[in-house]
Amino acid sequence: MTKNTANIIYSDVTEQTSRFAKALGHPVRLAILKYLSNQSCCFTGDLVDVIPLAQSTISQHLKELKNAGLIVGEIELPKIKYCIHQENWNRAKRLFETLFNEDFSNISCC
Amino acid sequence: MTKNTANIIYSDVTEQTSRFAKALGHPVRLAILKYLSNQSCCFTGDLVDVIPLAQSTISQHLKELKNAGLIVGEIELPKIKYCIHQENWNRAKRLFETLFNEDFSNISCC
DNA sequence: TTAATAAATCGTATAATTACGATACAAAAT
DNA sequence: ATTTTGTATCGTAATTATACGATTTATTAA
Repeated sequence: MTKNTANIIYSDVTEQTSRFAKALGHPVRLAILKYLSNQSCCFTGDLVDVIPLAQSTISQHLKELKNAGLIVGEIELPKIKYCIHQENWNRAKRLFETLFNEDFSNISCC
Repeated sequence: MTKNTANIIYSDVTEQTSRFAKALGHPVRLAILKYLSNQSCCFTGDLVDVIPLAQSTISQHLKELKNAGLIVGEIELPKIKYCIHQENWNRAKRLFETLFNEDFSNISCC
């Protein structure tokens, strides 16, 4: 029953969905996105006041959201303005819609 | 600028959304859910044939999906039948709808 | 020029995740 | 009674994530 770690290839949809989901998989990052959505953009400085974590930790979470493509940082010195990445956000929205519309409600055995 | 690790309290919605997102944040788990959705329920045995990972690894992923509440395992000896947890799946669906309907498209600065 | 501010990055510690093989266990088949 | 089958769990290794304080960098304000 030995199975290789074989670099499994997933569909782009699966890859991308899981990448987004992973980025959304931490309450601090959801809080950041929520905060961003309530501002018409915001600065990381604000986040440090709002979220009781070290600045470096928040910066790290911002980086992950950036890497996942969910936010972008525009330099607007002396601050960096973080915004939702509209296009990718909409993409994520569609991907999750697709995921949840694989309607499971017709499953009979449960 | 010292911040405590202070056990931050998040809203139930944030907690629950991040928990679901985390569970969805791995391609294998998405593949499992997809496979489950295409059967009218399935057995872990099938999954081992379909996904090139060790049985123990798949079992571990099933456990995480179970812990997140996204699937349930019904004993139907000699196998265990895994199914989507309808109620929680719908809950997840609603939570992600809520998340993505915090409409960010009115943000002007990006 | 110097100090202050915003943010990133570095180094590090700890914890969680992912994967494996081996083992255990319960029920079914032989 | 023994073997087979499906599944979980254990032990372990490697990787990734989370968090911190300290440092660095760039720019603005004094």
